[in-house]
Amino acid sequence: MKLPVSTEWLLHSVATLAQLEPGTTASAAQLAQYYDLPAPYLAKQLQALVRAGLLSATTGPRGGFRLARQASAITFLDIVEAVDGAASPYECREIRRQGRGAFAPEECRTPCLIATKMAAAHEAWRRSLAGVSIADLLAEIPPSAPARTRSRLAGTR
Amino acid sequence: MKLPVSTEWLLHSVATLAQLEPGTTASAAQLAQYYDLPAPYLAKQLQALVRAGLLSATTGPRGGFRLARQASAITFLDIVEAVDGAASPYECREIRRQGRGAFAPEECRTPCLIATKMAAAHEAWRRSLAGVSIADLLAEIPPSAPARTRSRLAGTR
DNA sequence: GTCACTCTACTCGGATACCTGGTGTCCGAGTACATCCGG
DNA sequence: CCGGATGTACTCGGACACCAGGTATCCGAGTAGAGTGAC
Repeated sequence: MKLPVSTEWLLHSVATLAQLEPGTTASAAQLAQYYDLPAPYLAKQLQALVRAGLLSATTGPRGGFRLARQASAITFLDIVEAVDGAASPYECREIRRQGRGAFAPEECRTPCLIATKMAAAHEAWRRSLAGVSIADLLAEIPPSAPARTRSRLAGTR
Repeated sequence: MKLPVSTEWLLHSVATLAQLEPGTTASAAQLAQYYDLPAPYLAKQLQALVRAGLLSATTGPRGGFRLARQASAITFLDIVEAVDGAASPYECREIRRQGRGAFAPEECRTPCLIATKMAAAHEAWRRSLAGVSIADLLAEIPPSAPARTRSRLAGTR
């Protein structure tokens, strides 16, 4: 069970974008240099966040990415599920209905107990991630950080 | 983020083994036929549970697998981490220290905030799984089920 | 009848190929800005 | 000096190879039990 490495990149990138002044953008190349990441692949993954409606992208000079909604309305769960999908890591294939020990259809009215327990754990995980927004994250960093971030981002432009 | 398919097999297999009468065993071939699974691969995965100390295996005729400890002392988390490892799905590679926006070592005294949030979610997931034992699972099935399971398992022997 | 030995058949255990999905890269389409020219 | 058209450079967006890890399989080592023969 592994999340893509790009999950870390995107969480940090979104946190960085949230520190921009409203109306400004940062390009994929800027973000890539800021974290020393492969620019093309980062760009590809940022597109996933655009498709999910978390970011909006503008092309052309001075273009780039910016948050599509307020930082308080973007949770960790939104980002993780945008890049990795919302499927549960545990997939019940109903093996209880197969083989010599197969249960009859009428015995499977209630969902598989094991799948239920695994789903509960996944839900606990999702709830924990949904409880943290990007705004919550920014509230925990020093007040001087955003200015520094903007300054270092602009270095390349 | 996907758990191996064999996770489902092993959870069901352990639940099945827990329904055996004390002192008896079930072979990998029996379990494979019981659920219509590829026997060699199931055997390989059962070994992972043996290495983790959850099952004990005996070779030779009438050999097979049995629980290495009481069903109440085997949790879902034990099984999942035995087959998939205990590592968190989110791996912090400290990208905050790289690139143009790199933080100095003395600024990284506190752990990465993002990694902290992700670790909390993983801990919530682990706690949920650790709260369910195989004994808890068996307490929710009909009292007649174990006899039926033993009967159908023995069919091949 | 009892004991020891042998033999068999069955079990686990680890080493070996295959294939899906994340990783990494590239080039093309589109657009906002700056420039240049004419009025 | 001002307006418009043009060109340019920069941006995102999607399509194409590469490689690790789970999936699937096989054969070999070891052992418990049954059978057999001698005493």
